[in-house]
Amino acid sequence: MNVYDELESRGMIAQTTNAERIRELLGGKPVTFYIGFDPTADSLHVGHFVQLMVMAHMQRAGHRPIALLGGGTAMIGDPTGKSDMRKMMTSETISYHAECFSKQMSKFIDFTDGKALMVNNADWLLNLNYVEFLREIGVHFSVNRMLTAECFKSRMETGLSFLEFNYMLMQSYDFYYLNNRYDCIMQLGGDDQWSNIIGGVELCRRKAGKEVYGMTFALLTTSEGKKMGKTERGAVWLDPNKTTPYEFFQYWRNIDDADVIKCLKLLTFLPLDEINEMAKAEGSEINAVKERLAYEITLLVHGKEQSDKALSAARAVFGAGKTSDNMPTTELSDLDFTDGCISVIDLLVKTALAPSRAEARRLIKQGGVTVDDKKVEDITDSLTLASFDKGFVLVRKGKKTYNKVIKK
RNA sequence: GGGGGAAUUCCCGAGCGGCCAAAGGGGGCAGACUGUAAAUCUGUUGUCACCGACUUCGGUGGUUCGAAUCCACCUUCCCCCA
Repeated sequence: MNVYDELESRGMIAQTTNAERIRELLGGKPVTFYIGFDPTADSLHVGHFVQLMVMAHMQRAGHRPIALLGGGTAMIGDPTGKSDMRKMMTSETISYHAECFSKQMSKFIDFTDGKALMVNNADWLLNLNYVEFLREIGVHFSVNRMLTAECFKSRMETGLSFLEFNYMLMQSYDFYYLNNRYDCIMQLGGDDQWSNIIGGVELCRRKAGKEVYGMTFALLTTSEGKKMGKTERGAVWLDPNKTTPYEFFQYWRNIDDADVIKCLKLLTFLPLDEINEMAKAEGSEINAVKERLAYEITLLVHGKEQSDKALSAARAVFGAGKTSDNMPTTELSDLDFTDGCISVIDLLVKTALAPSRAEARRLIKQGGVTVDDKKVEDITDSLTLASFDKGFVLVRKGKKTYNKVIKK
């Protein structure tokens, strides 16, 4: 099956410069394409995951991906979708981030034997000569056109610095450069990148007279159009040290009903037939589908062992049993006890279930705290050492947050 | 360069010199209802030794018995003119 059709039927494709031609190309000889990632943090997050899936699908179909790390463009900052200018990052941070990205990507894309390339645009952007660049590249861009581009619209009110205004030129130049150097003829990316991609496509046509292509993919948004992968504590990261496999699993397990099927299509390799079958689930049956989704994604990102663990931990907590080895655990020492007791408030703070004692008090008052399955009724309640005789005490906040406390 | 305006608790956004820990909304958290979902309703949302005390309203000083509210300077941002 043509990858184009595969991507299309999974609902991944958002826009293309020339659907027919692209489909034709992807059905033929290996094509070299690229996707850019700006290293703005020390880990990729789920928002990047769709792009990784696209790369993987394409590679499986025999095409050659170039993962472009935006070490150079990150120095500028993409204004797309940002209401404010980003903090400027030092080049040291950027290159550290780029390194983190590259490690994570290697888990999804096969970079051996030139089956995929990883490049960093810092290599060719940082040493550009300003006047020369303006004369060579800048001439091909119309400010009038750029100002009408979607990606700048949100900034027309709040202001857009000249620095960021240049982002589009940088990205366009990347495409031009990769086209010359690696015969890269296609740029893919999130749908928010459409304007930037078009910029590159046009640059290649005007400057080199070459026909190149662009294609964007559905952004990971909820049925209400909000960005997915954001939680109170920030993004959902692919780095297990930033978002534990269990948290990662739970994120998908708790996803909105309306988004499950879309996520299965976008974020797993499960065959469409199977997904369509699952789409028939109704009511509480959907829970099984969510569990599958969570399992599959965690499997891709963290591997089988971690995914199995997360699954069994989740089942243990929400099912019959009560504990699991994968539950967040806190160790107490004698110092935490006064006269052989520790108050529930202290316990909540100690386990980080509550950020402050005031918050802990509030939780108890509102009936949101359970210790060993018994609701804590009084804010002055405390536990004695004897409570730990069976090895641990299970503290629960609300319905879903647990912490296993053991006494050293 | 000239003129004008703004900076408030996670975000947006009110805030007569005392009654302001600071309206309202969003978001978060908890409770009820459920399917570890959504919607809805309720409560809560600075900290602590929590009937009381303490620290907050861009920064630094000042006026005052008393300041988020007045003054000065500084920083940042926005708007208009050039």
